[in-house]
Amino acid sequence: MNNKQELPWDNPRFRNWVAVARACHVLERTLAVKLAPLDLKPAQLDVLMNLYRHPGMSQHDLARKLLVGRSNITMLLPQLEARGLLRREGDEKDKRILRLALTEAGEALLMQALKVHMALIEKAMSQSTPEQCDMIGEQMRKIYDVLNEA
Amino acid sequence: MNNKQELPWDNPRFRNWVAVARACHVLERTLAVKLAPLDLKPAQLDVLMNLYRHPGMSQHDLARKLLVGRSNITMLLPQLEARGLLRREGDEKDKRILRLALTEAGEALLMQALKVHMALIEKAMSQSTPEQCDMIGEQMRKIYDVLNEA
DNA sequence: ACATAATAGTTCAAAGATGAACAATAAACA
DNA sequence: TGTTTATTGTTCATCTTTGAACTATTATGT
Repeated sequence: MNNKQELPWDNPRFRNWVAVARACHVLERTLAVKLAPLDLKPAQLDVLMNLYRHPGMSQHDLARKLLVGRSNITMLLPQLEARGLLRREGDEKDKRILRLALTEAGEALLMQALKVHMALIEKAMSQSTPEQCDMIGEQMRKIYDVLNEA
Repeated sequence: MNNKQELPWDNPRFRNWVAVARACHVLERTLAVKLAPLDLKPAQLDVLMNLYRHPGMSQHDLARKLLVGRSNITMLLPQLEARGLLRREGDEKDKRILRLALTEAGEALLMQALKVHMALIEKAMSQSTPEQCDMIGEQMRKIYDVLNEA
């Protein structure tokens, strides 16, 4: 009998997940480099993307979407607001809430950044067939759900 | 004709990659919580894992494996060394290089942490068939290669 | 051999992220 | 209504991560 537990590296699930994490990491780093000319960081792009898709969302909602603390949002937004990329307006009914929305400039910059992001993802995912790609997305959404509930 | 570019959210590759990134993010956060009782952070676990698999590697090699800067390693190692989890010994032939290796205590703690890590990955990946899981790993390794060369 | 390049690791200042404590506001409920 | 509890956003101290500049050492090229 073995007095050592089975090593994770012998486990396909482990090895394959490590590959996922590494791919994510390297894509994020590459994105940071490619976004530098726009003076935008990945975290800031995430903000702009979410505000484009969900205009009027609160900082709390944004933090939850980005899987990040509220204080992080508080630190992140003033930079973007000062650059005129987004607006923060107090909610009429609930004075605690600040409603967020992109400005024209913010939307314009987002479109530029999305070209960069899109090109990078195309480059990365172009090696998978559409079926493989969809399957990957499907599995990943399951993982997200399972880890976020329990 | 459209005066707007095709929106990335209409593109399956984009949406599916976003799912990958989100799954990675939430798994990393969950791992951080589960490792807390061992007083270990994900980044530190990465160090221990790499030293276990590649004993004698240099700090430079470790930084490249982890996709982080060399200075990050310099800041990270003394904590682990002070806890008696690893050793740093100067290379005989090349006096610039420090060779890294786990101690017994480091290996013991790694084994505990791996149980936690493994359980989390099992939970996440258990929803995929072995074939799906292998395919995901395969595609992710391709992505890593493509982004790291060019 | 000698000058120049490259490499390994460190230092340091700046930027980012985190969580606990806090103020203002709203909701729940007695 | 009045009191308690929850929620939103901010502040602040702390920890991480990063990249540029630096030292020491080795490699390269003439």
